[in-house]
Amino acid sequence: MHVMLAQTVSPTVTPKIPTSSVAVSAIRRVEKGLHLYYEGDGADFIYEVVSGVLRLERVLENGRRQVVAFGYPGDIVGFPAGTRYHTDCEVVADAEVIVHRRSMLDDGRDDLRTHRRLVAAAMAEITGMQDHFMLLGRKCAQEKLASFLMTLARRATNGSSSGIQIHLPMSRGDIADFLGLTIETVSRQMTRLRAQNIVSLDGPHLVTIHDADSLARIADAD
Amino acid sequence: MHVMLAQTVSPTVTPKIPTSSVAVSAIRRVEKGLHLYYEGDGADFIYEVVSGVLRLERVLENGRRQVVAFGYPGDIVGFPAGTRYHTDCEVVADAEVIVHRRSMLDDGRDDLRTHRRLVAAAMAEITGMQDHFMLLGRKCAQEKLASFLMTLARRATNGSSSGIQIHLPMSRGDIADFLGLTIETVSRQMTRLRAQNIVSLDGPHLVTIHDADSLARIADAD
DNA sequence: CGGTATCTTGACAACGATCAATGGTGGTGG
DNA sequence: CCACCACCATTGATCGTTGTCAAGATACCG
Repeated sequence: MHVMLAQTVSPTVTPKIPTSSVAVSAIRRVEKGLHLYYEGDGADFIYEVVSGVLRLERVLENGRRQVVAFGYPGDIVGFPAGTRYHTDCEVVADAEVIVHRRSMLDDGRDDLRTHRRLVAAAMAEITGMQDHFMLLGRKCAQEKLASFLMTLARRATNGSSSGIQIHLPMSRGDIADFLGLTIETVSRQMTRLRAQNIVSLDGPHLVTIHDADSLARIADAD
Repeated sequence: MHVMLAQTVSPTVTPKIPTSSVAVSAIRRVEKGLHLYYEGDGADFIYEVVSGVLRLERVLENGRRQVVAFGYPGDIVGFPAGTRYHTDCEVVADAEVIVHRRSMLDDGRDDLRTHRRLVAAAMAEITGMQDHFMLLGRKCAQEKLASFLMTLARRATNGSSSGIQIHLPMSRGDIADFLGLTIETVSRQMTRLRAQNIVSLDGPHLVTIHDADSLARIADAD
């Protein structure tokens, strides 16, 4: 079924690298285009993003695709459905990930701190997904794109500020399939934000936010 | 902010009731219209649905609402965002819930079995939400309603079968806000399914599925 | 039995999808 | 180093599904 399965990483090849406070299972560099896992694979590992960007997606037989999430530094991906993964996971921008064993989720016997961090990450994941429901079900195209950009902007800078640049390593198609839109609509809405002088583009993958207040106002749809 | 906060249940009033294998914190009967909690409340408890139906929702200031999930028997609701709830939770059909302390999520010290069940439920929740993303972002109105009915039908009967009746305790508005549609569109699609002799209605809240195969085919959109 | 909520149905408008063409960018080989 | 090519993004024109507004029918509750 998954033709490229052979390319899936074997996380154990990298030796264990202990860090400051937590006993880390392993760290692994993965490059753009590689799949960390496919839907249906045995979910032996949970990945903590250190750098780079991942893309989690589900694909229907008829080709329709939904990007479930982008994995940015600090995010944890690979939460299992039973013993299997329930999405595909592809590297969108060269990344480093910490590889945890799935059994870390069962209990804190080996490493209570990590166990709790994973459980907390799962709670945060649920919270974030609930917000994304609102976006998918109840926001119009312009609000969707504005929300997306604001979310990325807030992750990049702790204090919200205009004038910041954000890099979009993913394609327009990825963004469209994340927001429940088409490529064309994403492109048009981006053009519209540009026409309003809220953002400017330096190539399709580099966005400068000039008016974060307006962007936030559009995103939250007052 | 939450005017009706006084109506929120205090789960501790019911004495502890131990069951077969698990040390249960408490069981509580709650009736239709009651709110188990509101967004922003301190998330001291996690609820396991035994009977009845709950509704989890988020509301935007401008009144737009997204129903995040319906809680059916076996479901676990109230996963916290930090120390607070991130949705409102209202009882849609008189229910019994088992009340677990939130600290059950932290580790398995007191009750490993329950801790693991809660973590497993969180994983199942994430999986289910990923499926719902596909519905919200990539399915048309007819597919959305068919998916919704099929999901309920599958929960009601283990073996998929035509001819089963399903009770919809929630309003059309609840369904609409769950599927990212309007009341009118839900109603029209229901009428369409009726016209195709796939379902029949006996009042707005009682649906009989006559042709589960067709319904499933529409839902999965081949 | 009556009143009110909710649900259904209808007419119309609008937003986003689709189809199609153009423009831009990055990579490769001459 | 430049030219070509393939892929991706943008723009334009049109269509269709769903939302909106409005009226009528049905169900629910006192």
